[in-house]
Amino acid sequence: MVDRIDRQILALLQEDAQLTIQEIGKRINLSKTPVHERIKRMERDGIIEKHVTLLNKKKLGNLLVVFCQVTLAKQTRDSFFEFDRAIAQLPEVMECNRVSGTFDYLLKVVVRDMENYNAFYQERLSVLPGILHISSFFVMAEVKNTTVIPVEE
Amino acid sequence: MVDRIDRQILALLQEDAQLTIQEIGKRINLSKTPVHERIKRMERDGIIEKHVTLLNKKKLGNLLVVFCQVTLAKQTRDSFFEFDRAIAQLPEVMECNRVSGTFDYLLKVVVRDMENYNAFYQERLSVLPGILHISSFFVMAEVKNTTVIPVEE
DNA sequence: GTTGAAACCGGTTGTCT
DNA sequence: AGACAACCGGTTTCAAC
Repeated sequence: MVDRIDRQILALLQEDAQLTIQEIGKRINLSKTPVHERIKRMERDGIIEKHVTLLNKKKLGNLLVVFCQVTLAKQTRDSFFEFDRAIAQLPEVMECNRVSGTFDYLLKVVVRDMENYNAFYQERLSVLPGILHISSFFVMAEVKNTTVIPVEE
Repeated sequence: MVDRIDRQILALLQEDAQLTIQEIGKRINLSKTPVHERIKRMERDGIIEKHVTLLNKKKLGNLLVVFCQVTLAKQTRDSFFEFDRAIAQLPEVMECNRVSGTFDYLLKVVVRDMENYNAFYQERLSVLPGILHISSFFVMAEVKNTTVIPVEE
């Protein structure tokens, strides 16, 4: 589905989506045409999902990041479905994963400050249907945070 | 530092970095010039960090995502510093946050499959200096995963 | 902040190997 | 599948309002 050259292109684009096609070609020793074709093909196939702008949290006023472990009262299909649907609507929730282990969901939440977190917690999160328990872990330092999925060996 | 119009631009660019300046202008009722100026200013100020390409994990062969809770043997400044430096080198680690609570770090790890995770766990993670304990939680379903930081109220 | 114009550069397409 | 050339669209810069 993706060969070695595709992976090289993906590695570059994941770091910087603004690289020009010629620049990419220069780095992997290829002319514009095949680079262009490969990118278009991977966009059509959905391997390349989209191009986004990343912002600096610190410059936006040192936002508060919180991880929440959520346990539902019932581990049924409908219960999960309800929660999934509700959580997708909350802009403060940047990530939500259903996990194996001692709780059901792990959420990554971003808010402006503790006051906003309290409001989010009380008024938007804990009121969701089927929740039994929530544990919050506050991020003190962001050591690493990349969008780069390793594609090369 | 950023006004209402800046926030509108950031909201759009976070969703799609390929929007043309005129298209952005049309959506927020502004001409090319000021939109261009504001974006350039926010890039200079570092509010806009970079533009990246996001890939589809499923299309890359259904990668395995694992969250790891890591506890260090000693909670000293040097111990943290050593670990921070080491973890930044591992491409499998997409996120690493130092958190408050019953463990020190929460990691988000991406690997191809369980075999690769085992190798990563044994040969690359558990050998890091100062580690006392690691707990792994496997992601069964990615409910939500966005890079969009909420900037509008 | 708006409008309009001009230069430049990269994406895009077609053709050839 | 890759190289080359020509076209077109958007960015970028400028001037004037």
